[in-house]
Amino acid sequence: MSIGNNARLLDYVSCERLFNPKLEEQPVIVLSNNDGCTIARSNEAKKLGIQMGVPAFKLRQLIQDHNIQVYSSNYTLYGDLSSRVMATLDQLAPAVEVYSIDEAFLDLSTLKNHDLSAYGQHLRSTVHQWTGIPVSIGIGPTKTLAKIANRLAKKLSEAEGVWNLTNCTESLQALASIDVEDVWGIGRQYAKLLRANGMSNALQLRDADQRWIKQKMGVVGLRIVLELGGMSCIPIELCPQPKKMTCVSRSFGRPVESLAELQEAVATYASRAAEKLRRDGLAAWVLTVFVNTNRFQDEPQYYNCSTTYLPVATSDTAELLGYALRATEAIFCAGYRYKKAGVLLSELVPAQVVQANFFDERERHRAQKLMQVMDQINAQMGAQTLKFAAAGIKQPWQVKSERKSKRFTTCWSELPVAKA
DNA sequence: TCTGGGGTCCTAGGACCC
DNA sequence: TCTGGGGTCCTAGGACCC
Repeated sequence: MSIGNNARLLDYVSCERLFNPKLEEQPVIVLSNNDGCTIARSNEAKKLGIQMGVPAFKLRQLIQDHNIQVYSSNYTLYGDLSSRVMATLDQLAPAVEVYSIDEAFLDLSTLKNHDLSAYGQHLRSTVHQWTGIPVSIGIGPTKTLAKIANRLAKKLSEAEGVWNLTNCTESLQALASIDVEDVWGIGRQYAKLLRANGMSNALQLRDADQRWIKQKMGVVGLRIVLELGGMSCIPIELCPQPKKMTCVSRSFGRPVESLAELQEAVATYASRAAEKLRRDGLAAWVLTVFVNTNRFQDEPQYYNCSTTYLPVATSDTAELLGYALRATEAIFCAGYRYKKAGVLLSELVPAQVVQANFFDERERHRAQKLMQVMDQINAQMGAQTLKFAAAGIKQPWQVKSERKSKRFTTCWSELPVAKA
């Protein structure tokens, strides 16, 4: 039996509170990029009825009335705290799959004879002591059940925070208490289908007719049902799979109408995408640029993309920039108010195995060295210290991020100050 | 005025092969 | 009545995740 132990490692509000204790017991929300939607809420904010994903502008009155503390998302901070928590788990647990910035699965199958609930408590208190981050832990015989246990754990009081679903008799009740759309893998469409067919909670889904599920929801649906029944179908993956594509895209802080500004933005995203490739030791064969207007506005709409197959797979910013700028020009259409653009790099391969094209005349070795130096400087002096002029200086289209906390743990000039 | 960003997996259908 | 059978590769689109 493999025991998945799913930990919701940090929520963004906890990260903000860690460096700003005044936020304890206050309603706090964290907004998505561009200060768009709500992506994290403190319990106090939930009690005020704030839903996940609600656009911030719809909350203005509520924010004012209840003095809700609002933060722009600070991924530099959250990412750093996340890696501290993951490092702690690595020391304490037999095997860890880092599932996302805020979740991990632990393989506890080697601890069969232990008291798993007590082990969970030990994990929790150690992580809290070492990193200051409160985590909730769900334990179950499959990943899907561990996720459900985690959801139940989150509702517990601060003092508890661990839910163990390995005991069969209790789990019936627990499963019946979980809405079907809250099961991992059941999104809006499947939830609608299931509810229309009389299945509204996790227990009913577990006991569904498997042939019907397979027919309507494919093998993905069948796996969910089996996992709910305790049969593990989604293994723990200890080595991260190599990425197949990488994408950098952003909504603009304000509409963009000129080709020059659009190209600045695309150049910025292409540079960032190239950095990601180099960080992962990858190179791309294919580059796609896309642009679109604001679908929420009642105005002329436009979407287009342009895909370039590169002569040789590359992670060289200068080279990718050239193709990206040309692609942008090709799809730019005057007279529209652009809201978003993005750069997608695909057909990724390990950089070392890239073979040069016989007719290729670029000086790849020199370009590589230049990129190394650039990455080093930006790592030491801060992102975008050194960048290509094509990315622009003032960047008036930049995303909004008006209420961001400081980079307390990753930037010397923004360290928290202790008062005597 | 104001509505996120970055991913993966699966399936169906078409083209093509012997 | 009955229209070959089996395979691969590619793509677009759908669904989901955090």
